[in-house]
Amino acid sequence: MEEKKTFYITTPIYYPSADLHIGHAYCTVATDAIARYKRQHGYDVFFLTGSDEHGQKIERKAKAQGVTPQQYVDKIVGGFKELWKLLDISYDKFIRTTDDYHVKAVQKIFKQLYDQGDIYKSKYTGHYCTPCESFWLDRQVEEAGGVCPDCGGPVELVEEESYFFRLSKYADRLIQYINDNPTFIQPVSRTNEMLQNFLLPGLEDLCVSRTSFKWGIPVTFDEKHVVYVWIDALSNYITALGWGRDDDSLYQKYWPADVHIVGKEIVRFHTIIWPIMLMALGLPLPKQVFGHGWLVLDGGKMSKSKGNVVDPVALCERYGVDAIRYFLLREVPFGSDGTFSNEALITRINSDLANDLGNLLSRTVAMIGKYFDGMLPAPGERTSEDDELIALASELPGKVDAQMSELHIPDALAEIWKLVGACNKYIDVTMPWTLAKTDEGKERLKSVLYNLAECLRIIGVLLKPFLTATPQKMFDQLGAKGETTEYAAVAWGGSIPGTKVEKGEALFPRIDIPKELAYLAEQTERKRAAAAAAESKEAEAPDEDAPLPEIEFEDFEKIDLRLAKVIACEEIKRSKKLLKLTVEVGTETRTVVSGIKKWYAPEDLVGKTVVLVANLKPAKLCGIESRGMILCASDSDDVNLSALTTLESMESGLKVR
RNA sequence: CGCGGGGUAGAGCAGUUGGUAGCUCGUCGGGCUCAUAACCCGGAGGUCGUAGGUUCAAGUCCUUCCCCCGCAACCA
Repeated sequence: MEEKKTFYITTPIYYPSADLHIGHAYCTVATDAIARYKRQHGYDVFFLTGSDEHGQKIERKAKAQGVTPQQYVDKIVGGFKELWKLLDISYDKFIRTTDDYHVKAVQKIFKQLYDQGDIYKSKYTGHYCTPCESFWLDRQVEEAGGVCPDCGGPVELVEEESYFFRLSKYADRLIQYINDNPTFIQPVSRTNEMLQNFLLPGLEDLCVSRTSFKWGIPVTFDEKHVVYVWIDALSNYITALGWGRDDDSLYQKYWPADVHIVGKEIVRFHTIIWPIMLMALGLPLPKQVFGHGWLVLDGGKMSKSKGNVVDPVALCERYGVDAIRYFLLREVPFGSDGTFSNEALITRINSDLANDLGNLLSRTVAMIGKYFDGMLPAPGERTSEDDELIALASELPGKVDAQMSELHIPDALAEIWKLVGACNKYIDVTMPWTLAKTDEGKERLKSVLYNLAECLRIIGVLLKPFLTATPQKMFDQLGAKGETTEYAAVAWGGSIPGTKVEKGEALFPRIDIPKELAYLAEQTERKRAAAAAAESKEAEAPDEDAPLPEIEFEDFEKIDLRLAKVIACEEIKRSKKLLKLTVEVGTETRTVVSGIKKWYAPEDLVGKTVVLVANLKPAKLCGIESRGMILCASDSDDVNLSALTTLESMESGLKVR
């Protein structure tokens, strides 16, 4: 027997710092549909998903909950698996980066790269923030304005050693690869983005270890260090297949991956860092990285306080798994974003699933029951109407293939729905209820109903990769069994006359939209209220509002606050936030950059007296050296902001104390 | 002038190499009664962001400007 073509497809490994939301579900359902589609077409598919479990954030979350990191991730990852089960995700393997084989393989990779000189140890000075227990690079602190990028507090200068990966060494080869393989990055528009933004300007070497936290894979030859996310997480795609182990048969069989499905936000890592890692290891690169768009929430970003977090579990419970799968697969266009709203969801379910497909099955099956006692009649002579319908049904598999070969899932579904629509129209044109009234008509009716049943069977077969329970429900009502429900029998004429057809429950009950929306609004309100209550109870005040620890007077004395008069001010064109101010401090003139473009036009500030932190270490912002910082009051959302000034007019240069 | 994407009917989107502006939902009207008050047909509704230009002809090519969204950079 001929060996099966293989197909290796992956989702990203998700980070268990919180439960998964609808966006993760979207990505995984899409990947699942492709995997099922390929299996249906005879490929030997390996479908990988998993979880990326290390890092500082997990360490902290676990600490906050008073459990070990392992206990913490075990719990959340359990939730991942439940969700995938609920959504009928047909993954072949679930990798956890805490799995022992993965840990060993990562260590092996790290060592190998180190031994061959692609990873080197380097020292640099950095900054440590004690409250955050975080280590920051020079650049990061500089960007944050000399304070901790996370909490905005002071940082200490420390010396830190770290391992670096020579990305730069392989940049040219990667550019070559991308140019030689125009379909490597999908959609192609992202290719340009990667080249223009990152590859062509030149790559910096990448920091691939950390000493600032422990929850990670230890570097075998230097125990202070743990492997940072890049090598730890990205390598999962080969370690899951057993790369570097005695038995690497899966790796031999499936690598290189046919496609990595990833969100557009991580295309960069998968098309730059990951390929370069593989090059350094001397391994083949994945054939394609597909960056899908996002499911954007209608009413702004999801947040607990708004009560609009979209929980896939709740949706599945209310509308059914296939309805949710269908919506996700149909609503987000290839390569760009789609919108999620309750209304869009319900409308989709009603019009496509209930009205078009469900009702088509219902009326077809009902008529076969009514006019032929539930026995599928044999077709007679074909009319031109029949020919048209049959042609459409016969061409459909090819059309679906054409779309799926480009991973255009929504378009593939749209093709299938064209046949659904054609069937509904066919009923209208042939008027079975009229045919049933005469003997002659009844002969004709046999063909009509057979053709409809046959279309529905084909639709069911083609729908199998996308909807997991619905096709079987259709087959049950149509009486289709065994081989006739397989893809091999997708060609016209597979339905067997004489089959017992039996009406069943509605495939997708129609939803009363106004009622449902009212119900959902109420739910949202309830969640919002609950979140608000929880928030006030927990007193889990945002960092910013939390009172800072007491300081000594001498600490305060370290800050040299001065009045400064703005004598000139201009926008920094290349920045969205920054204004460049020229201020007079007594006899001195200096340049200060401030991120207040959003609130002030340059002319608003000229002539005003503001409060300046005069002895703040200078920092470069957008290439301009800023000497000092203007004090402003603002609320936590930065909706309102006001620069500080004095009640009476005062000379510049005066000390503020 | 950082990179990229986008601005087309009330909403969400298509519009290939320039040649009478389409689809889905909604809306209005009609038809049908097999069906999940579903289905089918038709109408209304767009100066295709703006201002110019090329052309016999531009949503489609070129240029100006204005908005929106990602990414990058940055709220000292």
